[in-house]
Amino acid sequence: MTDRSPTPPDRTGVIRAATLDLALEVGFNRLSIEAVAARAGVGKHTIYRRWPSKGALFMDAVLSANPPALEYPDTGDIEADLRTQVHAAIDLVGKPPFGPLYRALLGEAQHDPDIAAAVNERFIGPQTQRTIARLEAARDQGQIAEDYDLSLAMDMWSGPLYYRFLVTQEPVTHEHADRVLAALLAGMRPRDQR
Amino acid sequence: MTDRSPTPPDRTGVIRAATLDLALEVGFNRLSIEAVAARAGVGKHTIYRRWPSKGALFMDAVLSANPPALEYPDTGDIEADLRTQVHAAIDLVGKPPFGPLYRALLGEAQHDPDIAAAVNERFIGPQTQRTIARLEAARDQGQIAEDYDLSLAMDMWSGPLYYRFLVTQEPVTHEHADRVLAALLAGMRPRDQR
DNA sequence: ACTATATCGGCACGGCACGTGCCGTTGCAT
DNA sequence: ATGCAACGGCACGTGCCGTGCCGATATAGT
Repeated sequence: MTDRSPTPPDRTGVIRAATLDLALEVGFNRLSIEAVAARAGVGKHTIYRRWPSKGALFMDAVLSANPPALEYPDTGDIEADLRTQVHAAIDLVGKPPFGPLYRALLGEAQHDPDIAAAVNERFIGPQTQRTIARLEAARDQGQIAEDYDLSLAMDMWSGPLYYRFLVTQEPVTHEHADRVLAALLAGMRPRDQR
Repeated sequence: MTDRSPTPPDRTGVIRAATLDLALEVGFNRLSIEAVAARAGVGKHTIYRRWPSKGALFMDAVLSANPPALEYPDTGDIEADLRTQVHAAIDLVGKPPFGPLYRALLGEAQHDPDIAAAVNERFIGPQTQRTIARLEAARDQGQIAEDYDLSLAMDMWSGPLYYRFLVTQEPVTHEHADRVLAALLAGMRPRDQR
């Protein structure tokens, strides 16, 4: 058995940390692999051996940053639970360090399909599944109409928030999310509850 | 009268065209001002004199491309009119040449606040105003509840489509937009019509 | 008609980051 | 003890950056 030593000098982690440091300091556009190598105290090969490009390195660094998981509570009240979760998400994404990093990551995803795919696989997809699972529970409890398409609901719930974040770049506030949520749920309840 | 010659060599236009050509060929990341200058048959100074950066040049080139204006008809049926307009928008943005250019532009807007501001001022803002104007007309005709916040409606209408376009990068189809529209309007109608 | 001024294409420059070699070293696995 | 893979450091050629200078051209003012 090739038992790996318990504390291998974790170059990968050091490089990821240096990448995020520098990205926050100078922005993605001015981020260079040379500077990352210097900051991390590492040869360039050690970076190129692990990631094929600056974009891939940055994507991996951001997605490995392990922000607090955006889980949903289940108190039995779908509106309250979605609100609780989205407030946490807004607090995370709306300010440094994660906010600007995540914005830059989604920006780069527009230029590189591989990055877009990775972001969806590693972050958006799991988050979508959690959301839909919570919506399904609400539907089973009769808080959402039986025939409502939950993947459509997902688009209509996340969409307006990302629209503000990425397109108009107005601040995404708790209040804004609350208003979107109220309007959305108004159209989702079973007919006899409207 | 400073009568300009009948055919002034329109460097600005030539440079914009070369920029879009090259951007479609190699993508924004590999676009270089040197290549644009060569393609346009122009000195680099002539570009730097007009635009401060590659991003600014690209932004201006895309936004000056004058796609067919995405106007709203007013047949008196808000759902039909929004559908007509969004189908045209989807056909425009969903495929080359405008689709990839617009995606790259919004990507770059995540790295450069100036570009984000310009996109909003020159494209998103006017489009928002047209949409809200059409929604106001519908509200005046009693098709939308009096107290519905139309700027919220704007976020909830554009958001899910941009979410697909920029985040999940699933294809934005007419059918998807139709379903969003139907769900959205279900929550917007005056109460006695629900 | 003559001249001043602005803009132009072309060329060259120093600087930076790219991505890839090579070299000598380190440290784990046999 | 030996083999081997990964390492840090260094150097290289390449591409593009943004700027300066040149001579040519065309317009505007006198």
